[in-house]
Amino acid sequence: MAEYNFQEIEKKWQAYWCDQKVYEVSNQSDKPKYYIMDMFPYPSGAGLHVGHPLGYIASDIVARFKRLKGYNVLHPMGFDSFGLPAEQYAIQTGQHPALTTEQNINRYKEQLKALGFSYDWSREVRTSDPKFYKWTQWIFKLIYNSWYDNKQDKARHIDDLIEILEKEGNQNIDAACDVDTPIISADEWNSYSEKEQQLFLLKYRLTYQAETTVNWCPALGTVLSNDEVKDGFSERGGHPVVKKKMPQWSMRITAYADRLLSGLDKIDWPEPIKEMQRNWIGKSFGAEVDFDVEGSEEKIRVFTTRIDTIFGVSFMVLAPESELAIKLTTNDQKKEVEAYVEAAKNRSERERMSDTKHVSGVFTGSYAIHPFSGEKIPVYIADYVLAGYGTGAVMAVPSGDQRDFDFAKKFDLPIPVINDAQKLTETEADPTKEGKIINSDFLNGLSPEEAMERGIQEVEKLGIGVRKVNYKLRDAIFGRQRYWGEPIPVYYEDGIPKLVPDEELPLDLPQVDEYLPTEDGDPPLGRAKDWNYNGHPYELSTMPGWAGSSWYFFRYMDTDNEEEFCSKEAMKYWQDVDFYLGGSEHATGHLLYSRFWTKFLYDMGIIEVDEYAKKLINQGMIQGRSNFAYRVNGENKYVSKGLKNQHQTTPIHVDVNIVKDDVLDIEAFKKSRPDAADAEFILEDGKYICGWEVEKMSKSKFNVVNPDELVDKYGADTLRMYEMFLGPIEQSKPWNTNGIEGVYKFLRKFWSLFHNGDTFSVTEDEPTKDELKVLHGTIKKIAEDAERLSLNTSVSTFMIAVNELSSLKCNKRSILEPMTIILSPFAPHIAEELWHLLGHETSVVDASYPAFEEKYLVEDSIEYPVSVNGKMRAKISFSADASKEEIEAGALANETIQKWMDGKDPRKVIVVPKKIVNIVV
RNA sequence: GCGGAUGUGGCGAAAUUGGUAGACGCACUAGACUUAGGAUCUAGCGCCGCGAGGCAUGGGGGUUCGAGUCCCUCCAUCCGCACCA
Repeated sequence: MAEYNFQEIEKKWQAYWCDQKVYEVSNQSDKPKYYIMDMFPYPSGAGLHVGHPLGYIASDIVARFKRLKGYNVLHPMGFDSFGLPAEQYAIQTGQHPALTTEQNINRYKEQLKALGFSYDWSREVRTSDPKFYKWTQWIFKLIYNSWYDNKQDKARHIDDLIEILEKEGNQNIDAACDVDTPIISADEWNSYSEKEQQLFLLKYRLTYQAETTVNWCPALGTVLSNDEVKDGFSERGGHPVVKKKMPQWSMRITAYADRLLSGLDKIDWPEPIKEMQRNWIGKSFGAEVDFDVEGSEEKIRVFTTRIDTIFGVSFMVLAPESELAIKLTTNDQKKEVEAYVEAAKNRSERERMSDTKHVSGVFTGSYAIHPFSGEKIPVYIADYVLAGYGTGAVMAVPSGDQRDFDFAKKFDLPIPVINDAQKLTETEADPTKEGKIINSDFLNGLSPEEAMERGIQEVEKLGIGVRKVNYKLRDAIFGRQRYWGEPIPVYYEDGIPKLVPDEELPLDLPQVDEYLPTEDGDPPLGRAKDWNYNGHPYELSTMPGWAGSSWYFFRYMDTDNEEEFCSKEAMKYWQDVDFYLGGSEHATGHLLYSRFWTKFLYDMGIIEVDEYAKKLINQGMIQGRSNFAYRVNGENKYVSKGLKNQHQTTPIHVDVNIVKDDVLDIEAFKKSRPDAADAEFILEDGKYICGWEVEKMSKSKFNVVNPDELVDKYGADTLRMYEMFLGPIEQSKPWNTNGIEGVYKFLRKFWSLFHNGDTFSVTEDEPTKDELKVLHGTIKKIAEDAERLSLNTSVSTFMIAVNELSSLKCNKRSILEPMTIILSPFAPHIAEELWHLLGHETSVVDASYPAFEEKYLVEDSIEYPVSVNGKMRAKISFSADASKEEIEAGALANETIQKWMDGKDPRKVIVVPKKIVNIVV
């Protein structure tokens, strides 16, 4: 075999790796561990497109490098196989989602295997596999049986809480619980019926059932989480979403708000992701203050971060959804208020959003009493106040808050100035934290910061307020009215939820005749026959998509364990993920929930870490690059891009697979579009040039590029290297196949270094100095680049090296063998082939990484440190082959730097010799 | 509006701590070898200029002997959040 026959080579070694179980990894090893993982994909029906493997290739390269460096590498893959698309498809076709999911997974695996990834497939997980979701259900039970003790700042077993309740009630308990939890005594608790006790415990459980306002999507017949709703429409399918009150399973993620926030400081994740999580958690410090209402027993409780501005309050605002709003409405105002509340309820989120400029509100007719000045303050209702944040009520300070300001202007309310640095205009408030407080009684003369502290002390002293930390984060709704998800392991006895015992797990997803809600509006599981536990009905909703993905990374450590979700030994050895790679779109979804579950499992003493991924990298998204042909309006004529301005044209999407380097294959185009069969083509330079635009990669835009075709045409090794060559891994960019030839050429050139004509031939000669220099330089640079994940420059480095070795006509084993090893992470198939041709019996994967063997460490530059004025230091580096004259010139540079320190510019004094690589000061 | 990121040839991009800007690849041009080439090899390729030389890293300003890199400001594009009190 003389030609680089990638098809034969790739097929051969993929089979070998599989047969020899080369990538299977043991939980017992003397080597240091390295756990590197990709975010597992949802296996969609469309198969992998060329954007998916970007991150997989990068992680595979790192995994292979770590193996070469002597690590025991865990590099698994699995499938996030529960999800809405399979269910939608099932609704349309009646085909069981398990079946389509299985087919899709098989297709995915085939595509992944064709790319030569070094996954340990024996550890594959699928979230929809009962053997897997058995443990998802088990974790659910664990969370249900827990409560969060704020004093110990950790989750504890619910039995501990029951014990405390029996002894002393809940007066000394500081726990994460429902806001309406009453204080009860031990006697009260002990006098409760079992049902009452269970209902009371639900207020503390970390999984609880409560009446919540949810995003209900009538078209999908299901509840969606906030992050599945975009602009009032479902993220998938784009159906309208409305607010609705329903009893729902929720998880008390808010209990962990603070730890989720502080944990960010100890993990090496991209700053934008951390920032997004911080914003999502939204911690703010302030105070809760109660305002009395004139002629009423009710109090208005507000949350404020700026209690220093309390004397600037000239009105109060309640959210339209707030119950207080109705209670405080006087008879005079009733009609108006009801109309406003009704209107606010019916406005979709989208309407409310597009309408941020209009200030609206209505007066309740009631007045609050200012706690310090005793003044009467009118109480309004307005939809700029959100029921779900803080207390659903604000003390309005128009001089310091733009929204309050706008409202005051509209309703002609006073705008008291309370800070001597405030500069108000006709249209703008000034929220300054500079200056001194004025017009504020006991706060006068203080800085805003001091006034905040003093204000809080004062309200606490009067017993009308309390220091308070507030979070934007809400509890996570956990139930979905869907079929294709994990059944929640709960049944109901007398209306009380009870857990399905461990030995009954997994609670398998039952068969149903249709995947739609029942006539009564129950979820699809309501159609299942005998869906009960000893006659007690099972829960009908299923778990959300994030359940399985919140812990799957632990399952890879001990995938087949049927006794435990992961053995202690496996956990102890693998600990956590060293390197996690995936898209940033999961910033406030999966990446937050999985941290939450990790912290919970840590509290339970089940795992050893409270953050599961030390380092995270986000790969960029690959967008589509659409091609266009320009049809002349009203004629059956297509005009090349450069000439289109001479005509009135309409751009038409052209399948990118019949375009090469933006030149259209006219014959293929005619075949693909019958209406263009007789069309005339106006060419430039004998070619038809297409225009292009960046769009989302999708079938409808004819811009989907499939990896299979490129693997067929160029081979997996070329595709792997080309995807890396495209640019930095984190960067989003449009896919562009132009240029893949360059990488293909490189691999052929590398191949031909080992061949003399048609025969494999390397010599055992000693390498020359030049050859060694190329090799060492390459090893050094590749090692550095791989370390900082600069894989695009790595590919360039290889290309330069091969060009140099090629012009040196180098065919020596001593050079080509280590080159093969360091190339193997990038292009494993060709490396494996050459490795065996070089006479090795075992896989190149087992080779040692030459950069760490001393014989390969050779200085390629010499550095001379220079001290100037006894203080500053300069370093002059020479390339290793610099001549004596050049070094002397460097000495001159040294001298000159000293002169420059007296104010002279070295560049003007000397000519820096070429062999001086660098002067660093 | 708030937060984050990015801006360098015809294109994808390099430049790791401030030190010869444009490595490497694509496309393009010329040449060689060929019956042929969608193979291979050699050379050229930021812009202006015949030239010496000048101008160039989104615009403007600053720090520095020296700025793609640091600071200020403005502009553009992308992403995330969106009335968060």
